[in-house]
Amino acid sequence: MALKLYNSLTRERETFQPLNPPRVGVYVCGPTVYGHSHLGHAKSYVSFDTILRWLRASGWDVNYVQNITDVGHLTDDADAGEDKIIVEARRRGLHPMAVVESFMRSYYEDMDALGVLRPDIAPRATGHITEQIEQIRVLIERGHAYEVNGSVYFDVSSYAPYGRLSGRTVEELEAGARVAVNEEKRHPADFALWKRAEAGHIMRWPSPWGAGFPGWHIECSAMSQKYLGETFDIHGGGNENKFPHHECEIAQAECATGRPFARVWLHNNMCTINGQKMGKSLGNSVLLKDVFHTGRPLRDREGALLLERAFEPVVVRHFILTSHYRQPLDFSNDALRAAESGSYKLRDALHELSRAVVAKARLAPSASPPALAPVASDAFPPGNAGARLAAIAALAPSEGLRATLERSAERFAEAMDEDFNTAAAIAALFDLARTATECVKADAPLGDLAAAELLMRRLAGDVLGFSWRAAGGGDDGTRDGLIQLLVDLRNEARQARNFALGDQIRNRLAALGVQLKDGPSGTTW
RNA sequence: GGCGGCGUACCCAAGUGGUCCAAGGGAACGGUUUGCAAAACCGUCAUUCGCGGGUUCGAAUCCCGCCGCCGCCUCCA
Repeated sequence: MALKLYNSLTRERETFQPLNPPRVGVYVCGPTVYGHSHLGHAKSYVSFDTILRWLRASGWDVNYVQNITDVGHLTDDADAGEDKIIVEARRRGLHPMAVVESFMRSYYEDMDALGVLRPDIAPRATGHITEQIEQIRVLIERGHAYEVNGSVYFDVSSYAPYGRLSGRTVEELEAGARVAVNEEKRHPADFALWKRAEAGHIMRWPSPWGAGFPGWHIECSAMSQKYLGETFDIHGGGNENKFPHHECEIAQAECATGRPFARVWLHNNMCTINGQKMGKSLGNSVLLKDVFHTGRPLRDREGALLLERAFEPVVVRHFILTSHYRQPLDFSNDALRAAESGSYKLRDALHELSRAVVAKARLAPSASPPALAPVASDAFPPGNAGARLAAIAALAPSEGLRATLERSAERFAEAMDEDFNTAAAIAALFDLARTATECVKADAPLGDLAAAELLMRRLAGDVLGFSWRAAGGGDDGTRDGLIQLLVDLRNEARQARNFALGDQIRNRLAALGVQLKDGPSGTTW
């Protein structure tokens, strides 16, 4: 079983084979930090995070680079308009770098909440001006770029494959150009590598062509190659950046080195809300901070309901992963509510399973559960996640359960290996949850429960990145003790048939977010 | 105008030639359990995959036409 992924560059599903196994280099276009992150960022980065997690679960030694764009991203096309960050800085009366700092922190805060793992290297464009200047210099030297009045443009005619990724030709671009042609450019499709800084432009650096700032595309070419090499395995990004951003990246990088750039391109699709494109200008942009924390209904400019209340980050993550990363995804209040129910079903199943394991282990402290023996990850060659997951399933002592767990692990791995089919993987996870609940109900032996728990945590937690706010029984001993006290009092009241008091305790705990469940073996929450 | 994609049950959403007369979740309904709930469990819920043709022994899956929706082509994850 090997990973197959859809390569946007070849438009085919290919078997993944790293350039220098077991090492895998991945670059994903990061955000331009001029505002808080919205649902679109969540879709993109949750998708790529899950892809990263799966590569790692497969045993690859992944080096993950994701940039922070903090200069050069203009409000219009690549060669006109203002820098987005400068615009925001002026609006807030701050230095551009202060804007960058605050939104960068905001971005990581939201991503952390979503369970998106931080990149191994998070290079900032402003920290790599030298590298960008150097690459531009090489491009001029090799005849792929030209300088005009202190700005440098890439000569599109010098790179024949330009347009391959996005399926366009230079002629088409010219014909369909809606942008006013910049007089400095030789060809309308040429794009800026370096822009002359006009007087008063705050973000400026010295260069061989005078004071200026880098174009938006050059940072990704320069930084990805700096940290991953001239040719590397995977480049990811949003669909909307195929053209011009990624097309330009390829042109710059390949012309500068004369060697192939990224071997595989992964593009995730965009999201809509209530069936409409989401955008600042449309007034229906939903910020993640609003989703996670809003205490009141969120409406768009016209007053239509976007969200009736807050949803915790894991619910957003769950919803995103129930569809495929290359499919568009439509957010809506109803969809999130449905995802929430489903997500909590998984959470509760895992929670019950963990409790059962703890309870069993307490009863038989001497019996060391075989399932807790770790599975050595270096026992498998890289590139086969299925074998690793199956090994966890194989820890179950009972033959019947072992077979069931192995089937779940296999289904999950097959799904993920098919171009990261998280929707099908989640389906397998739901089946595993059902198995887990059955084990708990059937009072299965400790080893079985522990194996099921280990597998479920691996799939739900490590691979899919689900982490619930109140998951795993809580680590706050005082809080749990107090709740248990109330539960005991309530059960005494119930035994005395004082249901009014019992219900009152239950209702007031529910109001505090603690839901009691009366089962045959006692009350849980 | 050019490029790309989508249309699967009440809703979300997998599946891209046979093992699919179609996963999984949500909602709904019936049942078990319960003091009542909640949760859990069992069952029901697309003879059908936008529409019409065609290819094939066989199609949701391939081809043609039509209808509808969306994205990109200017910044956007």
